[in-house]
Amino acid sequence: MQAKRVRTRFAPSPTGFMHVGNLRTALYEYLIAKSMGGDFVLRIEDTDQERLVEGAVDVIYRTLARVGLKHDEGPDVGGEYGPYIQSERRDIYRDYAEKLVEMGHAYYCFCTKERLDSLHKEGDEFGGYDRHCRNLPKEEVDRLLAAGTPYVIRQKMPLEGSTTFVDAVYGEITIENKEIEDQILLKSDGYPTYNFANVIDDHLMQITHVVRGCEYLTSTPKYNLLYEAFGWEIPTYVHLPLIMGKNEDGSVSKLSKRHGSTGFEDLIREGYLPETVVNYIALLGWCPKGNEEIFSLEELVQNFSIDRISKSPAVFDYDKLTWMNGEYIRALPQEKFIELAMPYFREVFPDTEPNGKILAEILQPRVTKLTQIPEMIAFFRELPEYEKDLFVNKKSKTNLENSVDMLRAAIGCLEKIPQWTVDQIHDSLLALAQELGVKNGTLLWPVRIAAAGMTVTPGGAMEILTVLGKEESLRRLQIGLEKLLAADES
RNA sequence: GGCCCGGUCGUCAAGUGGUUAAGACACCGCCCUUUCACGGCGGGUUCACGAGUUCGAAUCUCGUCCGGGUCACCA
Repeated sequence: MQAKRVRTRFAPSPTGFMHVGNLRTALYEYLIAKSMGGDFVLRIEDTDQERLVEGAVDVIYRTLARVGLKHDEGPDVGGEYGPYIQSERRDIYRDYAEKLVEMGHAYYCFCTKERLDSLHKEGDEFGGYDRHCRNLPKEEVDRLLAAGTPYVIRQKMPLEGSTTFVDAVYGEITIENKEIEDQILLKSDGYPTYNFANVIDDHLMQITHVVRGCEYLTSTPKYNLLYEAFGWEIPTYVHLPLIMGKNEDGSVSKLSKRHGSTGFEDLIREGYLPETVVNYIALLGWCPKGNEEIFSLEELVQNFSIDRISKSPAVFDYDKLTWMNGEYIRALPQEKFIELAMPYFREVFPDTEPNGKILAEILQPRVTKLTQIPEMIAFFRELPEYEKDLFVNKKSKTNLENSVDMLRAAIGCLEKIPQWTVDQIHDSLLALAQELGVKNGTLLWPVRIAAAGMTVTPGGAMEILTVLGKEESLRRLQIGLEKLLAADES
């Protein structure tokens, strides 16, 4: 017996926004397919005509391309199971819905929106449809149809018994049939509902693994009843634990805007790398065998397995995401880092060509988000106001008095440097410290303070002086010196 | 509220009857160092609670509690 080729699909609704939860679903679908040598299909679920958003499909293409989830079939690349856009498949759904009516598994419903609303008001807020049209006589149905009365087609659920299915993550789940509503299959505008279109398309497109968030867990029996009605093979279900966000009060709820950025492009805008986002979300709900946490997409494909998907919801942790981003940034080749960081360099140096190489050297080991860069290097552009006591540092053995000497010596030494390079500055200053008989820190602390105007800086004194240039460096050291001398007099 | 699913450090989590209950993030301390960061070392009453099964339970069973999901002509 030959195993069936594994096929998964990512079926987003074009909302113009790629939530990380959606992206994770797409990722897992891709990983399941690719780890088993299968196909990954993209299908656009645009059956809600009221929520159509201009350009939203492009966001989907753009995001998938950006993270490397290449689909084998889809609206843009074609394939033998098209069309891959549901609005172009309307006739298919209608045919199947009508077939279901003929077989006695579905029925026409002519209830108005008002009547349905009134059902809710009178009973409790959770009351469902009362199956008012389920047993309408055939003549009545024909008459209403002929009169052009608006209608929907509903699925006829069994009134008794229960439906059991097996989920690859959650195991065996049983739901009483009386809990299941006679759901709408075909809406009055002729479009199918999500649940119905999914079953039809997943079958027609020969999807073997239906992967989705576990908010669909309780509606799965409806799907099975549909598959059974048609006599189709039921796919493997893979329900994923939800991604949660942490609230101010410590409680958690489904990840949403108030928890921070939740859209893929928002995260990128915030300075996270696409590779980081993919790696991080892969780990939300799935755990590799060993202790390694950094995985490229290719490595994820090699290591992924359904049986290591977790059942419990995971809280999205921006701290860990940020740490991981730092790991990715540090691993970047320097040229690549410079390329990515250059727009941020230019924010601080709009008029001059930033020294990419030296900036990269001081920033790449320290930055965890690209967006931190302007703030971190702002002091290069303008010397901040600072207090003279920044010169005092116990560990470096500096105080207001010896800082004066150090600065004087440093200025004298630096003025003589012919080539303003890190190496030259480095060698000269260290030689000076030796000559003065002080530890490096005693000389370099005051120099760095005067050059930067603050205690915490990316990079050390030498790097800062290099970026500043000779003229500006000497100017700042002079300012520092004067500040100390003025303090002396008071 | 009915139904469904979960519950191992603050967070992500390994763990499938016998472990000193891994690892990572965050936090704290120390080292390295020219500040910070990186790196190195170290630190922590974590198995929701209560019964039961068993020589032995984080692991199996039941109950309780807590959390989440779902109950649309949205997906």
